[in-house]
Amino acid sequence: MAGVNKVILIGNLGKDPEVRHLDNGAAVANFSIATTESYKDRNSGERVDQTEWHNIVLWRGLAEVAEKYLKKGDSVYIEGKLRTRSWEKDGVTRYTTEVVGDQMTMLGNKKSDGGGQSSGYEGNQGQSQAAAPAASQTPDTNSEMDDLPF
Amino acid sequence: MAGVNKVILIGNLGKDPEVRHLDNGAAVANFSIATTESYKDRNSGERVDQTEWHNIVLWRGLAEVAEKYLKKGDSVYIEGKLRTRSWEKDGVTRYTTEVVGDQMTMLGNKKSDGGGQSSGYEGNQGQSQAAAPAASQTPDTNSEMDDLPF
Amino acid sequence: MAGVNKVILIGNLGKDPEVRHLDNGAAVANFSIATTESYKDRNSGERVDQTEWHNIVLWRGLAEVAEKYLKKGDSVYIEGKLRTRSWEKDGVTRYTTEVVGDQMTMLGNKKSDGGGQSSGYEGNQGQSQAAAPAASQTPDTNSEMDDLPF
Amino acid sequence: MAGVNKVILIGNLGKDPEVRHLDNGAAVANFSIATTESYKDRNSGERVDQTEWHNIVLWRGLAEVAEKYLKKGDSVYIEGKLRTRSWEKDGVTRYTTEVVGDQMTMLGNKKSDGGGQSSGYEGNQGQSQAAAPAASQTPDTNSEMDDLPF
DNA sequence: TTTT
DNA sequence: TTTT
Repeated sequence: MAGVNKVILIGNLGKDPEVRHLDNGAAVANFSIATTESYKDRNSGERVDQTEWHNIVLWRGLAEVAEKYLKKGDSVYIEGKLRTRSWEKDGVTRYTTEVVGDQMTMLGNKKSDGGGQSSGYEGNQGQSQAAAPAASQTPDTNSEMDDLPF
Repeated sequence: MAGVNKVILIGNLGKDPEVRHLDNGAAVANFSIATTESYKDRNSGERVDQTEWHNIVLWRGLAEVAEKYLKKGDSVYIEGKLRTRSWEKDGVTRYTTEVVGDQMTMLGNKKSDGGGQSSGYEGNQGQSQAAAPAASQTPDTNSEMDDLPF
Repeated sequence: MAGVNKVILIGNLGKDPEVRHLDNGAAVANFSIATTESYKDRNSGERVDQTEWHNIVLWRGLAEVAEKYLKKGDSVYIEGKLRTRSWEKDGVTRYTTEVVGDQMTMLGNKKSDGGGQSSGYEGNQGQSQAAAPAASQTPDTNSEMDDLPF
Repeated sequence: MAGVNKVILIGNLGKDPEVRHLDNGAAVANFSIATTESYKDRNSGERVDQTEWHNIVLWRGLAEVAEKYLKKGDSVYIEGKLRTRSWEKDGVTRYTTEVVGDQMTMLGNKKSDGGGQSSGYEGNQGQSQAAAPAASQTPDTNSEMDDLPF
């Protein structure tokens, strides 16, 4: 069935990434980023900031890059897809929607002396290999993912 | 401040849209669309379809277009932003992530004799007005949204 | 370093794709698609259609899919990147900007009895393999591209 | 008919923007941004950077923001659409493809003390008004565009 | 929980 | 013409 499921975000990390390493060696990073939208309230005329939080999941190479280079407050570009998971708690089914990233570009942080893209990293774009081997999520580096649930 | 929150989906409606009309006249449409991703399982080598469901919210003109023209099974392009709402039920806080659409293009349905883009509709693109007045979500048609929560 | 170069198009083919097969076996497809934007002229109040043509280039598996399944008039979703080539003609340097596609989803044609996504094909999305082997542009199927200029 | 024409770029300005002010008061900014893709050459195994240049056009409020805040070397997020113009020179028809931006987010520059999003600006997102009046390109602020060719 |  |  023809389908497109794409998310593009630029936001700031609320905390440092949490990275787990699975038994098979695969790394998984979880963190949240905030995107803020500014608009003028139609009644008061005052400026309002509305912040949205997004749960990001990165696998393997991208998770390792996040572990090494991303920290609280950093600005990052994430491209990926939406995935909603369900889980039970106290007999109640709950749902969590996450963005599973397949591209990432670091956009710098406010404390660095150089700022901007000085700490830039970019995941695989299109059909090319990223320079950092660990950063690729293309199939040929994913032999370890066989027993992952997706 | 710097933030981007963008979602791009092409999928099929699971049911007809549910459209409510608020007291102030604004229409709100809710429906889900499925995006299906096909991949070959790395162990079995078999083809697997993974379907993801997305909750779509449309306001005003786009909601009215959805009410008139979209129905179960139709294929549609939706562009919008992620928004996570929280709500209480049985003393438990739950979260729902939705895609608030600001662009829509109908891509046809499999039963029409014409199919494809014959029933095409397109929301406002860039700075232009859509031909159908009801389909615009640009600010100048939104004076009725003053008391909406966003 | 930090860079993003992404194009997302939904449009109709102006002609059947032209597909060449290089000596090394790689296929290359070229075709144009039209995207039409409707807006109301601010002076006359009349509806105006503005059509934009985009030069699409597909390589290898996607080119073969295009050769087999795409034809004049078909609607297609293309995701890719911008690339501007320069070439000489009569001593004048000319430039052509193309969209090099890495994802494609067929959206049907208006003449098919089924229309819509019945003829759907989807390139590789994220880290998964497309079902049709020929349709993948992931690195592990690209050993033949070694002597291509990108 | 149904069409989508969307470009998303993150890159660095090659020079300061050139901004013209039309007789009717509308501002137009032109500048180029570079996006660089890194990949490992399949033969030599060496890392290669491929840079692509994109011609950006901004109108009205976004042009004024560019004039005030963007300069050579800055990193910027641009969202817009592709437009190809033709023009005559020495009896030869030439074509130029540009990205007409409708969203912009400044991502900082390497020399700022704060870097990152300190100089952040964001155009209108979705249906909200940007806080800076000059930054909006929504129709209700575009009465001056009546005699522009698009 | 971030950022401006 | 930028950036890392």
